[in-house]
Order: sequence, then structure tokens, then C-alpha cells
Amino acid sequence: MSGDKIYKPKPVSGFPEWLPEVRLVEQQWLDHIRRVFESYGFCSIETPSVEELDVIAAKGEVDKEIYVLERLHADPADKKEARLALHFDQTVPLARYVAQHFNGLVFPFKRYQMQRVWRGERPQAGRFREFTQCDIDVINVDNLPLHFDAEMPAIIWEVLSSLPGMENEKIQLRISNRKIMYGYLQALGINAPDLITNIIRAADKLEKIGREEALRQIMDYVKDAKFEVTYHTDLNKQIGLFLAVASYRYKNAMELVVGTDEPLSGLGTLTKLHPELKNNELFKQGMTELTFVMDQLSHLPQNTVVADLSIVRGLDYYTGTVYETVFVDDPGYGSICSGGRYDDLASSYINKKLPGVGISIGFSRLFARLHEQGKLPVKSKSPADILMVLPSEERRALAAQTAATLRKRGFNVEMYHAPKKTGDQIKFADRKGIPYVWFPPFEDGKDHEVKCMGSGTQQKADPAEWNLDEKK
RNA sequence: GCGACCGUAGCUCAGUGGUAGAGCCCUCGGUUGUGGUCCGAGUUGCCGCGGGUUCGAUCCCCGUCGGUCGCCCCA
Repeated sequence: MSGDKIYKPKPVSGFPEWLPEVRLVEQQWLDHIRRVFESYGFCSIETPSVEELDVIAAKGEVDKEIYVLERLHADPADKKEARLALHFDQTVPLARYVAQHFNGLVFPFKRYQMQRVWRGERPQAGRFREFTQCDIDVINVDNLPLHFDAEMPAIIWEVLSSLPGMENEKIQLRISNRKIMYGYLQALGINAPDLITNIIRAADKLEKIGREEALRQIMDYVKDAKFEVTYHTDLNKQIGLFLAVASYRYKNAMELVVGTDEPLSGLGTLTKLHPELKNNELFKQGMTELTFVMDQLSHLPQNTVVADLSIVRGLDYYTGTVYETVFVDDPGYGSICSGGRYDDLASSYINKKLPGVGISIGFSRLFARLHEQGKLPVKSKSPADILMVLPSEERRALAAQTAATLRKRGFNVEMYHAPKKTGDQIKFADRKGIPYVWFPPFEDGKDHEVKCMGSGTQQKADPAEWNLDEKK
């Protein structure tokens, strides 16, 4: 061993890992999230880390960020093996899962899924290449009631606002409906997919780059591109109007429709200036759906859920409601929870119409931020409640027996490993953050004692009856 | 994938053209069965890697790899 060159360990960027004390909080978070999801009746599923590349690629896009799996000795000419890829999200695997197990599921199918996903991106603050997402989705056959679109953010609000350490974080769920923007563009006669994509991208960046810059980027694109149709000359005015309306965050359905004190706000402004929107089905649907969802969420605290028409989301499969969630004081950190409604995600895998709506907590992004800012309630380096002191080798059996008694009563008990000085054993408990140290009798006929590390007090105790009681 | 900046102890960082330091952490000690504080002592580095300039490079130059940030995209 010695003399050999050692491989100096270093972290792989974008693949986070934690020390035990942080991992303990992470587990606490995951448990908490799971409990809330289950309290709404969502059941758990887990899908493999890999899918066939064709399954993942069925929805197009994202191609270059997908990690492909291959054996070191794989023969590139061998076409017999299906190409496998690490899943990029949990929505596509869900679609495959539902299609595959269609006959074994009860609909509406409500499931949660908390797994790692992989994306070959450039790591940055809050952006990882391997990270955990906590998804909930509801999928139904043919038709999915709109109530579910409102239930998603309500559940998420309940989860996020009650995570240990999140109590004082100001977060905001922003909701929109893609049909509104699509309908508007449709009414304007904008059909070119490239242009639509471009407008969506600019709108999505509205908060970061501002209205003028967003409009400039769109018009630059229009100027450069050679469209077969000629768009009207006041295109910039029309798009500018939409960007204006999309620049506000509407606290409730009423504001969304009639507008705020600001000029050029509210959907009413759009319909007033564009009477033809009244005949656009898509626009009307979007408007109805979004106002309905906002109405359903009116019981949540002010400003925690807002309508924001600039939210459109990158993923192509969303067709209606879309969600995004940010830290109010640092929206640039990125969304910590996003999702939306999709009409028929599974159509590539089954000849049925399976609409769904879902939302995903960017667990790693959220957790990493709280960790970075020292806001996690990090306490113990050990799950043990009690450290069992080992008085001497002769008394090891007694200590073990005492530990067993306490474990049977539900406590986590770690045995100290050697009959060292009690000072060393207590110090060990202190360093690991174990709250109680148990002293079995050092001599026959003496009592058991427990020391509380927090207060420093030590008392006689009976392993068959002792309780954490008021402490904790 | 593109651009900018940066690589010195486990961590946070000083430093100089003559082969390196601080703080934290860690280990040991300050006597008998009791931690935290305090005091004392100690360990730790191919100064990312390869090449070049130079009598001599951790320092200057080139390359490379890695990291951070921005763009793209997104949880």
C-alpha cells in the first residue's frame, strides 16, 4: 500500500454529495415530502434509472443533454442491443409506465416519484448533472378535470412552506396557461413555429432582460428570418402589448382579467384592443382555465400564488396550465418547482388519450440553496438518540443488553466500541451530536444513569422505563 | 456546445524568479469515572498536469485537464 501513488479524491462537478449530518436533514426532507404526497392519496412508483433511448427521444428535443449508457467494450457495430439512456426527467418514464401497465392501473392514476435524474448540462449554482426530483402527477383516460390543475400548486405550497428550514423563505408559485399566448399569436396570424418558439423564449426571459430587450430580440428575429407570409407592420406593437400584459403578476383571477392599477395590464386590455380574440377558442379556453385555477387557489396567502403570463416553460409537451416557483428575493436562482398539464404525453406508446397534469420539486436545487446559506437545521451527525457507554470488557454484555432493551422500546442506540475513559466516550457523543449518554452500572448493585448532553445533567434511570419526555 | 476568469494543506485563503505559510479542522497531552472553553505540542502539500524560457519556475509563456461564472437550456 504505502509508496503507491494515491488517486487524490475530488468531487465530480454537478454530482452533489453530503456529509452525514446534512444527509440526515435531506432524509428528513424526503420523508416529509413523501408524507404530504401520501396524505393526498398519491401512491409511489419507482422506474428504472434507464429507459431505451427511443422512449426518451420520442418526445424530441433535449437530445444533446441525455446521458447514454454503454459498456466499455461495447461494439459500436452491434445493433442487437437497444441503446439505453439515463432518464432526463420523470414525466416521460411515467408516460411509458402508464402505457405499459395500463390494464393494471386505476384511473385517475395519482402517483408520486422521488428519484434522481440526469442532464448533461454545464453545472452552475443550483444546476446539477445528477439531481433528485420529487414529482406528482395525475393521469386520466380521455379527460382530466381542471380541479387537478389547482390541486397541484396547493399541495406544493403545503410541502414547501413546511419543510424544516423553509419556514422563513419567501417563495412564489407563478402560474400561466400556454393557450393564452398561443391563442393570441394565432389571432395575430402568427403560425411559423420558429417565430412562435422565438417569442416564447423571449417572453420566458422577460423578468431577466426586460420588456424592451425582449421585444427587440423578437423583432430582430423577424427582420432576419424570411417568412413566406408577411406579418403586419404593427407586429411590434401587438407583441409589445402582449409583453406588457405579461409583465405583471396578478394576485387573483379578478386582477388577471380586469388588470391592476398599471396601464396595459390584464387580459381585458388584450381583448379590448383585439376584438377578434373573442372568437379565438384557444385564447378563450386559456383564459377560462387560468382564471378558474386562480379562483381555486384564492385561499392561499397573498402573493404566494400569482398568475404570470410570461411563464411558458421550455418543455414542449405542456399544452395548458404551466407552473414555476421562485425565491421572491432571488428569482434568478431558477425555478425550484415546475410543471404543467399535457394533453396526451403517452400517445407515442399507446393508442389512448391520456391527459395529465403534474409538478416537480427540484429537490436538489432547493436543498442545495438552503445548505449553502446555512439555513438547514443541521444538528446531529448520527441518527442515534443514545450512546451506550462501555465501562469495561467484562461489562460489554451488560451494555449490549441495555442497548437492546432501549432499542426494543424504539430508541436508536449506538454502542461505544472500546472501554476507553468516559471522557473520551462522552466526547465522542458530543462530536457526533448524540443527545444522551447512557452509563450502565460500573459495579454490581449500582444504578444505570443517563447524561443529557444539552444540559449536562445526569440522573439515575431504568432502561425499561426511561423516556426522552420533555426534552426534544 | 460557446465565452470570461481561476487552479497553493481536508476547508477558507496569504505569499515570493532562489523548491512555502496563516486560520479552521484533525491527532496527542494538561493524572484517578464525565464533553464543550482554555493552554501546550504535532501531522498534512509532486504550489492541478505536461512542455518551454531561465543558472534556477509555485511565480513568466504555451498547451492540457479541472473548477467557477455567464450564454444556451432548465429542477
